[in-house]
Amino acid sequence: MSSDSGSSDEDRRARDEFAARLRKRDKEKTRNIATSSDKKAFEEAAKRLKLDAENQEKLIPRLRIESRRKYLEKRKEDKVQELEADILDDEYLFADEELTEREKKERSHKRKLLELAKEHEKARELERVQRYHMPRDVKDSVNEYEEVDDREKKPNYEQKKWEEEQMSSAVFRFGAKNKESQDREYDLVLDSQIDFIRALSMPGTKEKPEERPMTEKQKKRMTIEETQKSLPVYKFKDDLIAAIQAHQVLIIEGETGSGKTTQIPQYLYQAGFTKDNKKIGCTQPRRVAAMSVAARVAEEMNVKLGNEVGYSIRFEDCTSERTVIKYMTDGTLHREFLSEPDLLSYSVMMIDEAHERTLHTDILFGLVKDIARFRPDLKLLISSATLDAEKFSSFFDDAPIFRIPGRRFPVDIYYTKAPEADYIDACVVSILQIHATQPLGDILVFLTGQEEIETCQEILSDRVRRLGTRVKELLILPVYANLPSDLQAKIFEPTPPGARKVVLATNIAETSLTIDNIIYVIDPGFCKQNNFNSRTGMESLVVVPVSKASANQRAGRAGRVAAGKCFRLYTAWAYKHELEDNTVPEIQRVNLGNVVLMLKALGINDLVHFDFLDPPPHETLVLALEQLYALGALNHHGELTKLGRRMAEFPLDPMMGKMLLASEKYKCSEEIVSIAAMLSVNSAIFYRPKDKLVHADTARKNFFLPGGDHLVLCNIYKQWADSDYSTQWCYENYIQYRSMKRARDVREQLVGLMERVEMEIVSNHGDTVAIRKAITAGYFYHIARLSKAGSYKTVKHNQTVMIHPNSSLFEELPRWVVYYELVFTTKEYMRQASEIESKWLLEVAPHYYKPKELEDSTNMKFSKNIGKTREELRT
DNA sequence: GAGCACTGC
Repeated sequence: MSSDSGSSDEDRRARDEFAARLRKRDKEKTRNIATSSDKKAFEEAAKRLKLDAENQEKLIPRLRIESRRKYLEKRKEDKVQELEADILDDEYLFADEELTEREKKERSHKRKLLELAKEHEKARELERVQRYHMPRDVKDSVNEYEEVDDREKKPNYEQKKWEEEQMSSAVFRFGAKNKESQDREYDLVLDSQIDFIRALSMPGTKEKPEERPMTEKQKKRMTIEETQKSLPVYKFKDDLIAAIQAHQVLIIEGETGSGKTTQIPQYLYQAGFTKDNKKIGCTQPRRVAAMSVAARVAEEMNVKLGNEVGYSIRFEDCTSERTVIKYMTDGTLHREFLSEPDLLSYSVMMIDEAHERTLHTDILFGLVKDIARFRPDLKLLISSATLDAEKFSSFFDDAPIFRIPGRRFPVDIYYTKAPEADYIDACVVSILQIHATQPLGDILVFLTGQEEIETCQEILSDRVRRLGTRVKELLILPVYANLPSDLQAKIFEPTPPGARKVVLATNIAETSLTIDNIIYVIDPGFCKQNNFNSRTGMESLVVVPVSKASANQRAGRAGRVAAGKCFRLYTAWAYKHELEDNTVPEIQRVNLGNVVLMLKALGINDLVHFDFLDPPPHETLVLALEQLYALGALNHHGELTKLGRRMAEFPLDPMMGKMLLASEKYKCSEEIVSIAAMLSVNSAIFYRPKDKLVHADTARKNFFLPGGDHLVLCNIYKQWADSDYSTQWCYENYIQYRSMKRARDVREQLVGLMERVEMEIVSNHGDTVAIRKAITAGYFYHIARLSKAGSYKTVKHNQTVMIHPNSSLFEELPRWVVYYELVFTTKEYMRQASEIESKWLLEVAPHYYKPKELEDSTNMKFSKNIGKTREELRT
């Protein structure tokens, strides 16, 4: 791509040949791995791992204690029956199913277990020894359990094995079932309960005694060097460097906690990869991660952040000329490509958390793969969690995979015995069950959105209040992205002694936030997902079942500080048969206008054949290209025009970029840039607490201006700026300060870029016509006209849409509107709509609209309604 | 009279 401009055919042929040679050599290297010294290195690493495992076996049988501990919680007598029942269930449920080989094996294995179990039972009856009792409810730690089996000292391997196998079918009941060893008061507490079945657990990788969790104090006492050496990746340092030297692309498979993100760039630095003024880059999907990891590495290397080690994220470039290790968000690297398409200043690029498959990382895969062909000296590291590594490997021409173990405690997975109809209620019941019967340790509940969280919070606090002093203190804390920051921060406050914290969270807690001390996870198995329909141009936010990968990520949240438990509010059958393996990658679910513009700006003309790991739907690409063409960003050869090149300078969707550039002509760039910034902060401007809805709505309506929502947004920004960007002002007007601050950041960035493309920033006070014309110049694709009974039809797709009830035009119903986006929630809504005149369309987009289609005659049958407000229509 | 999952440039 870098050489598309100005290169002759000859050049291109030479380059292709060179690339082909490289590819061939890479392939050979990959194949050679089976015989080369690398293989030896890998084998040695494997051997070492195995040795570790054996040592662990010898040292302290912690593993055994752990599993015994779990076992203690169950009633022995129930188990055989349960196994029997399980086999029957299995045969009943899956009788008609075609069983895979593995499932058949599983079934026969279970039968065998049952036989063994029965024999064992007989033997036990002879002995008549009560060997176990229930764990006592320990106050401070979940790890303190009484070990009472005196025969533990002389372990019987086969018996142990049987017991462990047994776990996979044990039924786990809370509360009243186990009356003898359970506190009696709890029998009265729980009026309903849910039966959970324990299935296989996610094995931990952190069970060795020396890897027991440390208190914060202990952690602080550890020197940086000790900490570095204690990380799983440390043992692989030399092998890793050798592998990177031998291969251009390496897939690194390692779970969280392996230390790969902080250590590998340092190893590369030590190994001399930053000679010749080259940098080591590492991308992260999230801003906080990029910042905090860079800070940590700077500390470890004893340098000032921003010097040798730095980070670069939007609005904040904390790097200098001395920087050799640079952390950044994937989107930042994306934009860096525009100024440095061959990444010449980097010797290594590490794409971290690749398994998250964000839109940006997915695009980066294709870009770096392409570059690697022309830059044999550039090393690529793709780091991913388990499962996906193979897929990445085959995408990168069978690049070798380097595995690093992670650090996580085992998590037991429980499923419900039967499906739960109302999962909010099931959540509440489960929380109370855990609270009443389980050792202390905080609970994390995954819900889909703010509304659910609020409902759950209400029901739960009501139930807890009624229980009074019969249960210990339960702190209920909500967390979701739109919650004001000070309320969000509460989840990080330590739980008071003797109390338990329950965090009701959205997907934000799946990857973005990590809460310490979570032992229990409750997962109803749903999340809200955004889907873009390129046929209608409509986004929809719908509740969908999570994927298996997502469910496991959620479960993993219980195993960060100690062994944990995850309660899934669905059946094992549902997990196996109804959940997808992986979440559909973002690139297949979103509007790609922005991405296509950027790729075009990089000179990639054949997008349909761009090397995507998972290609987006064809229609989405077509729609994006079509829109860019209509906006004037592409000529009819599909090449970027001068306007398109200017649009690509801005980190905005094509339509918004066009609006911004058009504002120059209408002398209102000052207003339009505020509107663009406000639109960018995604409808999170108003704060509407449930108990002050009326006040909040009144405050919102005070900002209304004739003309529509875009002008309202501009008005809000202007008033806030006039208040000297005051927090108090936001508070008084039920405006979210965080969103406004973000809008200000975006605005400042845009103003900077406008200056760069030599745009004048001028105001055209009060001329709302000019402002709305500029908006229309960008959004002439998004026009709707009034149809019957207060509904609208889009001009483009003739689709029925409505004005959003929060819109300032909701009571107005103008004839023609331009809207920012279509969203399907309960109905098809236009969000952020402004009134326009149809003749403007002929002015701003004469190539796109013909006078005839803008005549009101087609609308004659509804013309009697036109000009009437909603109020008048009702009467 | 409805509702805003989560990131990122």
